[in-house]
Amino acid sequence: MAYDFAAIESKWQQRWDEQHAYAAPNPGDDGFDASKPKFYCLDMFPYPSGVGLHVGHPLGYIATDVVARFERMLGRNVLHPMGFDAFGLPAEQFAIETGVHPRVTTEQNIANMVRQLKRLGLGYDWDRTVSTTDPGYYRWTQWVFLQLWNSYVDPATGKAEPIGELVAKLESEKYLVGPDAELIADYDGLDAIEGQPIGSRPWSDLTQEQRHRLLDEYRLAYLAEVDVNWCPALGTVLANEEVTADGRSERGNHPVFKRPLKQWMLRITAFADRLIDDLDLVDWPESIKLLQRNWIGKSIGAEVDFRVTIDDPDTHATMDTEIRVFTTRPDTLFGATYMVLAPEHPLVASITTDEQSEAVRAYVAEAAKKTNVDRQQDAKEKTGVFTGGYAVNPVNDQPIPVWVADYVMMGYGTGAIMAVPAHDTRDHEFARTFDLPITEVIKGSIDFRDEAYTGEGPYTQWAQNDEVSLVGCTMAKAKAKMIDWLGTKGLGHAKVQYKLRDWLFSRQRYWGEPFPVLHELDDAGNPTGHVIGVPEADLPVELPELDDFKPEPMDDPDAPPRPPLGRAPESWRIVERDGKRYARELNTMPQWAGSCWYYLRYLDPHNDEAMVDPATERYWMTGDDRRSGVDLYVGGVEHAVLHLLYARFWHKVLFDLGHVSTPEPFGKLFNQGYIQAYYYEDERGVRVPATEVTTTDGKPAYEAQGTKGATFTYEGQPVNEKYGKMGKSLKNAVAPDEICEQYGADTLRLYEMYMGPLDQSKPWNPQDIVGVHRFLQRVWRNFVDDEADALLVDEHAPDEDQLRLLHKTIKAVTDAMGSMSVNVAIAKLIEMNNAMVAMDRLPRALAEDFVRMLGPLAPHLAEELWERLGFGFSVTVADWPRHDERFLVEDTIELPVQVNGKLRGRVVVPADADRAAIESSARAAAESDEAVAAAVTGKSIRKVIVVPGRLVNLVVG
RNA sequence: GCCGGAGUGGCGGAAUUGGCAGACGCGGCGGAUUCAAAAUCCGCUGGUGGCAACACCUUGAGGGUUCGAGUCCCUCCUCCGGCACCA
Repeated sequence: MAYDFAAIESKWQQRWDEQHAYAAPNPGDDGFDASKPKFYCLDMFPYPSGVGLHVGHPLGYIATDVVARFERMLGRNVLHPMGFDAFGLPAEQFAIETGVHPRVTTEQNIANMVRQLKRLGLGYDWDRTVSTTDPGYYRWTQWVFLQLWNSYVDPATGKAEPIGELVAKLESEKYLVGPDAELIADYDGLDAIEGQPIGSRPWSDLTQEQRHRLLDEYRLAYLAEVDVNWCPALGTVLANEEVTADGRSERGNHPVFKRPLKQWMLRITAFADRLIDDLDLVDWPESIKLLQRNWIGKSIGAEVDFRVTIDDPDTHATMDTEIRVFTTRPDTLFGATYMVLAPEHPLVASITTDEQSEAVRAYVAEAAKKTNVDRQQDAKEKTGVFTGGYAVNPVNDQPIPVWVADYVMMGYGTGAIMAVPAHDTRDHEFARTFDLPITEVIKGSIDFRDEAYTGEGPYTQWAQNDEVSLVGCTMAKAKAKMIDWLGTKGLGHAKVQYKLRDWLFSRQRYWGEPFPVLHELDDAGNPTGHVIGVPEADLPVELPELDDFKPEPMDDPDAPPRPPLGRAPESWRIVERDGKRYARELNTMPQWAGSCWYYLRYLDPHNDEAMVDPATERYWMTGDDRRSGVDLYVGGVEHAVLHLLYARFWHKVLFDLGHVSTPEPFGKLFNQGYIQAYYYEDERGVRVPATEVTTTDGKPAYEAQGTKGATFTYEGQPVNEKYGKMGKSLKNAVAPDEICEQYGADTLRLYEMYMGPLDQSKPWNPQDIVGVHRFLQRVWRNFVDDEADALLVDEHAPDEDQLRLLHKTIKAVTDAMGSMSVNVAIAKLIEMNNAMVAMDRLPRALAEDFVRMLGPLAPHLAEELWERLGFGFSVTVADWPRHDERFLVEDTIELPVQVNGKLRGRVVVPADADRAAIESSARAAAESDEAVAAAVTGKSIRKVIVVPGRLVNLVVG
């Protein structure tokens, strides 16, 4: 019997299952050891898709499994759970394809994935698994939603508080209500009549209806009529994050249109600053932090009002109004020579003169027809039309023309800009296209007539008026000076602007969490516009059973959405409460809802009383000597601005409300790379199954993949080789089951870890798998005499060299594992094993520690050898070996001797030799060593560089 | 266009952060074993020149700093990812 991986692996997988080997007790549970520090190791949980896993999926899972096992052996309480993000489009799509209810297919898919994961020997605590579609789970998703709905962000503290606090502050008149529903706390400095700021009112003056609406203005979850991304083909709206740059749905690649719809929104923008600032608290890749910062897109600048004369649309009387713009460059205000309104800007119609009205109307209509896609594609050429109207530049009283152009977006800032062609590239392009004046207010290194100068520089004579001058200022100073001046004149003020929008939170889908809210109906059965939350005791609001759960795709982008829950029985849709009738919300939550907080439910998954027990949460999410939150979170970069931003937002709300104890959920984030693979396309560009492609001379494709000049065929036809992320769509997926069948799970694990650095993408190469498989076989043969079924391990003490080998390896492997350089750790173990081949019987000390180190990487083989070494269950709870420095020091070392930086020879010196000793032996070598002597002959040694322990360099000349 | 990241043998990748470039694995070549093959074991394997010892070259290209550069600095090229008229 050789190394029978199939028997060994199923034996140990069964044992781990039966013994709950990876169950992590909570504080207070049996077997909980409070003396150990915690380690919370988390994977981004998968969608249980119907096709199961390919070998790319478990890359991150294997990595966390290795780390989790390593940390456990180092003596930590390790929590390593796994669950399923089963709501949402993929699961529903799969269910639609197969015609089976998503609950059924989801359960099947989960079962299949659990089987696949267990087969890889992944040490998850399966007692803690969750599925977002389980009513026992989404009950708490709905509960978190109610927390959001019942909270607001207090403008004074920037923190979420229960909405009741706001009511209390309004009742006690700590806040008054301003004309735009703003909360006014500071009475001083405001013009006031009889002690009340003008236009503001106390809470007591508001009607019931007004109070209701005011609170809705502040809730973190609110209904609003907003321009949404409507995807008729999917029959649903999408979040900004779910729409690609070219204006199509990320899923399915269907066109997306902007249209106003009343939808649930989450007020993530209230957390924009904290979402930026708190990135400093976490250990994440800088690139991901940057992506989030860019996505939030904070710009500091000013809002400025430009006076303009318009025709009142009702009375046709001429009147003055203002166009408000946002700018990051108030210092260039003197150079504003025209203005631009977005085509959707409300003032466009009234500002347009009669002569221009035809042209403007045509332009606006044209712009409205364009989808995001068109607007993107047309971005290269500037278009626009003059309104005929003029505004007044407030700094120099110059009349400036007002244009309409689609390079200004209604969705950002105020939908209007002041154009400074001398110092803004887009404005410059536009000014050149339409021959508009360009005024240089900063002297740059380039001619302002050719190109906009956006850098720092001296302000020109134009940058001043009678009251304020920017001449001689730095840019920062100039900005501050202008904002100051605008403020005193009542023309503008400092303003912070974000790209981040509030999060569109409803979908016209069946397979999602129902909203725990009710819409009040009047006697005629029409909604009154009032919403109440479902009491916590009545949660969950379960999804009704529907025979037809399909969304309704629509050809007409203007047709109203028809959510599938509208087809639920009236008994579900209509609720009576306190003699009033209410309609349930028919939209469902988006896919991201369940994944925003799942890491908290793992901590206490069976708790019926609370989302998570507070003491349990505190233990796993805080550690006195460790970073707060999850200790290691591993997943793909694709979630950089979706899941990772949403989850941080929810976490902060829960933090403010006192439900969690850390400001950030994920202390350390690691992005694994993708497994890439070659794929093949025929002449029409159609992808063909990669496994069936051969080289032109009939060899398997992988033997020549990536080689220059190689040619490939599929069914006799030539195909082109390409390279991309492994997956179904490229027809280059490899199933882990196949590899487990052929080589075993340990081999697959080891191969994926050995491919290269975890954070890099790298190609799947079937040829390389045999390398690590041979290593495991060699380990087996080193340890076990198959003939005699006996262990080749003796009790004899290891000699000096063997100890040196052992401790050198322990140090190297421990260091490598600690820095997640698993590929290097494996290389060191291979080296040690190769050295052990020469020993005919292994000294026990080496054998034991080798098996310990193998444990996290190849747990099945390690368990088997551990048992044969006579230990009890299991190597997963064995101690990680520690190296002993004494065995690392050598008596003598060989130092390279360089001459002018080139290696010429070597000298052997005592390990503790000092500089002088090393120098003199190097000088001696310059006489005795042929190569060194040859290099220095005829020259004199000018200088000797000695780096003790590393090398010596003779500088000659 | 802007912002990130990366370029090391035929391939995947090492290199204690400025100190022996190419660890380890794959592939290739040669040998042992075998009737033969698989498996296994041993040896060689960056390039060029040379019978050879050896010499020279070599970390995308070019320049610089340094006794010494894959590593630091400047310029450029290529690939990958993100954002994209964000005022």
